Amino acid sequence: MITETKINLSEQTRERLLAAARLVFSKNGFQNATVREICRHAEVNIAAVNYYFSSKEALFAATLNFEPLLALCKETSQSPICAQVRLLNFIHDFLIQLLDKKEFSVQCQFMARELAEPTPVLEKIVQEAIVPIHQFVANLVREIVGEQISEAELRRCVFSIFGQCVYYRHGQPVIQRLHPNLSYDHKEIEAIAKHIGEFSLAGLKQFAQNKCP
Amino acid sequence: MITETKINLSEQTRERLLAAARLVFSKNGFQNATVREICRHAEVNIAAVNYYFSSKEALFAATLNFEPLLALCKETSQSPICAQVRLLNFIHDFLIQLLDKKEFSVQCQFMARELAEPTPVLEKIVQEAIVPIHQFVANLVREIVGEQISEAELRRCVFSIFGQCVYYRHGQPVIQRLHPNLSYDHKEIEAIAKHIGEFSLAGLKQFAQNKCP
DNA sequence: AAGTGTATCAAACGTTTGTTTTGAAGTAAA
DNA sequence: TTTACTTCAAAACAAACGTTTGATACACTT
Repeated sequence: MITETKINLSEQTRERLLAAARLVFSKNGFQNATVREICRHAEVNIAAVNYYFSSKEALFAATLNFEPLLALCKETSQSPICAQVRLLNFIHDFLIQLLDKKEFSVQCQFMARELAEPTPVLEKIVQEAIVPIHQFVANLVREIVGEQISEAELRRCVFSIFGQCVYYRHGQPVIQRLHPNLSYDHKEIEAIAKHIGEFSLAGLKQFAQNKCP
Repeated sequence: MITETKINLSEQTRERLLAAARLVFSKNGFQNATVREICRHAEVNIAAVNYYFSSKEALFAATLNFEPLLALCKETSQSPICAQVRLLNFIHDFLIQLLDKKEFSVQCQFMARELAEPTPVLEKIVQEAIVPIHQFVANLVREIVGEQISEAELRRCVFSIFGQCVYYRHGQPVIQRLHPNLSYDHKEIEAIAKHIGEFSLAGLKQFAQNKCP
């Protein structure tokens, strides 16, 4: 009994540390986040980071969770609905992962962070999350526009879609100053998703040889 | 005569410092760039930064030069050619400023940097460069699609265009790992500009009420 | 010739960073 | 009770950062 309590307590510290790390890392990025702030937020001692995770970098790696992102790739891949709608759904869900603070998507926001400021963990992130998700969208695009598209054009189409989405998170410091009244509530996210979806489908249409009715 | 030599020499150190700062800042961003690396690169003493610029932050501010960016807004604004072509030209020139290393555009790359990692100078950058350039593209878009477009939709169109462009610079660490053989030579930049231009025009077309022949 | 101001330098300053050590407190086993 | 182990907090650690200092050399003025 007492052992279990002890374990629960130590697990609690570990979990509190993980939760605080996710928060601080996603707010400040890897470099700017400090171990002290994480520990202060988790209300544990500074040494706990190295005790439980042996290093700041390992703690960062431990906070990574690609499941929500990878789930976006799986759920619609075998669907009977046409590729256009599946792309719209993906953009919508991806934006929610990226922008909605009510989602437990804080982990996903690392990706956007890492784009600008590479850390030693970037390689893992690219291989385990970004490659699959880019491949997924590439397959969707190819399904929409047909097989005759070149590799280079296909790549640029995928970049155009991701570029539009990521800009809202990546450019937030600027957007906030450009449009101080703009906040990413659920309604706004829906509108953004609708816009990017239609904008991209129109952009893709010129490459298409066969269209979805 | 001897005074001039002295002045020239001291001006040389100041200029070398500025050049090195531009290089290091654009490579590592403000936070990750160190005064020591800048001085080592400029082959001057560490104290020179504070002697000539009084602080690292002031040195950073001194390296900013918005003229190449603002020039993009001016040169085509009074042109007789239609808005679609002017938008294509802008995207092309903007991408060259953003991606071409042969351009003296290193200064422009700060902007993309700052998006992710705000520094105290961000406010100045937004007000003096990003606001005008966004406004310029917003005017182009409004000219293309007509006056009936809502403010929110207009804003999202502008974001879509900038998002596509900036992604190539901002996502470079990731893109490099996704496609190791891809490099931004002049030919590739032309292709990217062509793609983003056509992609965006197609996206805008659905909002348009009057079209350019 | 003595004095003035500027440019440069090596060295050190005070912080802040991630990490490590030390030891106290509590629990489980002998 | 004694022994061994886990948990964790305070303190100390080495390294790196931006910045400051005081000395030195030089060109110029008076």
